Amino acid sequence: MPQLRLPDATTVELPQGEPVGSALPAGTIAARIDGELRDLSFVPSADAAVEPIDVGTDDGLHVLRHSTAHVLAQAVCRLWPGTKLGIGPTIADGFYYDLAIPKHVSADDLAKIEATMREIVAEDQPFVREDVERDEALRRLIGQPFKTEIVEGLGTDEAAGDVVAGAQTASFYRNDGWEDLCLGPHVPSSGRLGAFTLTALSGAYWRGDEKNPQLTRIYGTAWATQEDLDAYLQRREEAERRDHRKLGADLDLFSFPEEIGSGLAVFHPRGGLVRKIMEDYSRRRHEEGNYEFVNSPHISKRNLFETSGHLEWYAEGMFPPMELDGGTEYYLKPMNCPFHILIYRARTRSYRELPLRLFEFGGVYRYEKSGVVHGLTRVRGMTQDDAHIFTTREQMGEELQSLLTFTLSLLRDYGLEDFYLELSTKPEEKAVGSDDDWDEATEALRQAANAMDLDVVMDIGGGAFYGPKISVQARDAIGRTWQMSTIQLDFQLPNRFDLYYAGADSKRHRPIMIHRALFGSIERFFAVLTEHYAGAFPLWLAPEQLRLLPVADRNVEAVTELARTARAAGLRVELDDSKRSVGKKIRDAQLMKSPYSIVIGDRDLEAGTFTVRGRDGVEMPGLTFDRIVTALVAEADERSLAPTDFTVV
RNA sequence: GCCGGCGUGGCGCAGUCCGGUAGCGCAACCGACUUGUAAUCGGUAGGUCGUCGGUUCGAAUCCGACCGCCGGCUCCA
Repeated sequence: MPQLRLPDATTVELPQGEPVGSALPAGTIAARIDGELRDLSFVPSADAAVEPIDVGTDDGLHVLRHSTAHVLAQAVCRLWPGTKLGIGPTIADGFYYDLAIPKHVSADDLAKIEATMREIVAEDQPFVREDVERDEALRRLIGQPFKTEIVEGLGTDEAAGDVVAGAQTASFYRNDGWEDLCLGPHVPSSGRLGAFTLTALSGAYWRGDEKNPQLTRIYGTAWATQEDLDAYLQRREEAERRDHRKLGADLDLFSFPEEIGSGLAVFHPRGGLVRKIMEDYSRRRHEEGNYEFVNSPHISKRNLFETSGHLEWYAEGMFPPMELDGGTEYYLKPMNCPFHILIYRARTRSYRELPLRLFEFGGVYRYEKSGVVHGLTRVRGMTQDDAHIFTTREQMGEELQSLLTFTLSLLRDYGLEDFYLELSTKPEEKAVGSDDDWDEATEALRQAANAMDLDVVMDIGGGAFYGPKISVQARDAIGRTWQMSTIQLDFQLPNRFDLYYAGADSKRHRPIMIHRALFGSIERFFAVLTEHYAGAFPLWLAPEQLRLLPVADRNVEAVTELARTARAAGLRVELDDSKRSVGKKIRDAQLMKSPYSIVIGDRDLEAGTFTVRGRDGVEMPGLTFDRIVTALVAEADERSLAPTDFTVV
């Protein structure tokens, strides 16, 4: 069993395996001390319980990636002396380092940088840690403006990057004459990095502020073993294969004609059909949930958005106004809430009507900055499945809980199964309303969230200006998380619009408003489902459910009759009567991800039984057409996620 | 908006570095074949090379601006 000598000469036995710090050539090792991740060179006494970090754990990977980031920065400095260092933290699957490089670095340079990194790995340079006082740190950092700024923030709340708030000393890591301000910990030497590769290059503002200079950010990924790295790269390929923008074109679902403008989509017949099915089912569920259906226009006079506060807070996110002859300004609506509020206010409301739930597939327009539009997930024109619920304070808690239950039930019907909740609290600067209101609203949301038996994570300061919110996060088929529904509690807009209802005491009371969108936007939800299913929509959502492929021209008439039968049963059927080979027709059906296809020739028509081919390529012979139709109708009606198994039907 | 990359028929690409007036595959259309579970063969048509301007005898190619797309940053009511 390997042993480790601590600075005070105590000997610690190490566990089996190959932890990051299983050897200690130069006094630094990543270790967990009494549960906290630290450097062994700082162990104050032998009393502390020491547990070396294993690269198989999150902490171990963190250490590994951070050390790889250091080697990256060292390599860039070696290639281009005069490089100024920013920060180099770890991220979900790897790391990055922000650098001001005295050369225009392009993607071609990544290979060169990586080669230099491998040189440094081969040199197996020990990482040596040193703690110094603030003045000494500043002296060492002459010529490094960004690191200097970090040290100047020592001991203040402004601490950033590699420095902990409140610290009075700075730590450096040195190897082979190159050193960097860094909190650590690190692997013992540069030869102990795992499998890594550089992945991307981009610009990033110093400290994330667009007023600051922009640095070059180099991204990489690092893993304990080559197998892990390969698996990660494969996951990335899989995500690329599922990209809804590619599938949208390949499957003829939607497009973004340049003539219309950035972030403005058109849905083609097949995409439009999927969308219609999504909407129809949502409508049905909302009807059952006692929502009232309303409609509102896409534009409004300026005054409405002044009252609502949107112009005050989000003018830069709205399309510029259209000015009419009389000087009146009209805006495209960025939200539906003010319209629903006016519907509420159209007459005096009684407590007997509450909760009043107003629902609309509302088209909204937001002027997203040019660099942020992205496929269907971030657009400038979208349709929200938006509802505003007006309740009394007393009803609020119960309504929130049943709303969350409704939300999760609906999302599950679309095939999403793995959720957690995020609770967003009052934003520090952009907020209206009293602290008491915020506290009460946040508490009501917290209670509803906690009743759901799901993980709840806090998002401090992430709420809207008028109230806190819960968002439902869903994990898709390959484990990525997407923000789906948002539920926002609002005490402010009822005040701004002077809403009230007549209570049982025949006095006026102020209602509470709940804003909620379950899909978020239909466009975005469409994108998420497309990626979740990799374009292979379950039968109930598929634009085409069954494709019939006649073998020869003389079969077309009989197959047309079969198609009529299947359509009469409610199935969406395509008939490929093109004059192409059977192999080609099958290939086409497969590429369009048609759930089921049937090749139909003389043999089948004479026998009266058919072979169904699933989009997974599995064939199921000897079935009557009636049986196939009945099974598919059942699969679609159940919104089944699993394809029909004809052997057990 | 910022940094970097990119824009050639519906789609995927070559040609751009070293200016000399566009080429391939798939798709489409026409014809032959009448086909049995992932691509039959032959032919035809389709592009003012994102847009505008500049340099030049001559621009897809060089320069500038704008539009759009991609990867990030910032933002996301």
